[in-house]
Amino acid sequence: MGRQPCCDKVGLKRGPWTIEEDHKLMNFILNNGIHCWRRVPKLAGLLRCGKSCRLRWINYLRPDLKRGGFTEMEEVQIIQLHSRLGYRWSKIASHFPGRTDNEIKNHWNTRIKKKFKLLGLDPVTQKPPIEPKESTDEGRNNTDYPHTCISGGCLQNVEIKSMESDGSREMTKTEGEREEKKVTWDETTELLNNFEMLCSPLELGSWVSQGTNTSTNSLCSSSVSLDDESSYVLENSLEQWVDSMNSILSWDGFNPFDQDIFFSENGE
DNA sequence: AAAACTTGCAACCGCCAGTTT
DNA sequence: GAAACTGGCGGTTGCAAGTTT
Repeated sequence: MGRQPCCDKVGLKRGPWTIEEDHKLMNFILNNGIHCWRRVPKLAGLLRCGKSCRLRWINYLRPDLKRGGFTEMEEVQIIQLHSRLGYRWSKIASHFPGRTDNEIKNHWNTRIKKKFKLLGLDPVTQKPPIEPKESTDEGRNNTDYPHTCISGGCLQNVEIKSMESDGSREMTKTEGEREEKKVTWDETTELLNNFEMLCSPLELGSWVSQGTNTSTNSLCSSSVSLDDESSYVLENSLEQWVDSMNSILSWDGFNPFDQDIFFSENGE
């Protein structure tokens, strides 16, 4: 009945991947492609579970990964998409060729969220956190953040439960409910305008430093379409990958990828 | 120079929807 | 139709590297 389990976790290796493991996994996938993750570790000679192999491939080894930090434009797009899609990182990542959902999620949690916090904004609602009436100390209400009183009611109709509520799973469920309440394009653009206005005077590094002509105009032009750079990355991803991997994975005894092998056998 | 603290990211965990038997 | 499995997703964690004290 049913199928065999993905893996019994007995005797499987965990933790950071070694160069040798990367080597094995890449060689296997390059030569055989991906048909069934459950069988990959066994066939590739790895003491990992299929899930782990899949994750390693998707987040680190796959050819079309775009390495390096996020550009300002990408960051603005992430915020914009997050306001529309919520915490559906894979959906957000699908708008960024070469970026993984994990990468975007990490970037959100470590950078963007922090920036919102610095501005005294709730990362989820992008509005000042609503505090109980009793807590008059600091006087944190909307009037203290004139720029964030988004006129026209941006996010006004969006009932979003506070991120601070403990129980991440509960939060996940509210995401599903939230997704029906979409923020309109104009609202999002307005939100970004306000956000930039807040960022500029605070001199938060180079973030959103391109001025108002950056986000508003370019973002309105199309719905998060690929910019020239992204298209270029997509087209040349394989070549770039080969180059980048050559430099990254330069361990002894490992022959850098033969491009012919990859392009011919992987069918990409 | 060393300890304490912070940050960033890779990897794991558990859940879920869809698929297979 | 039910049970079991797979692949994928999002949240969380552990740890190395960097920074501050």
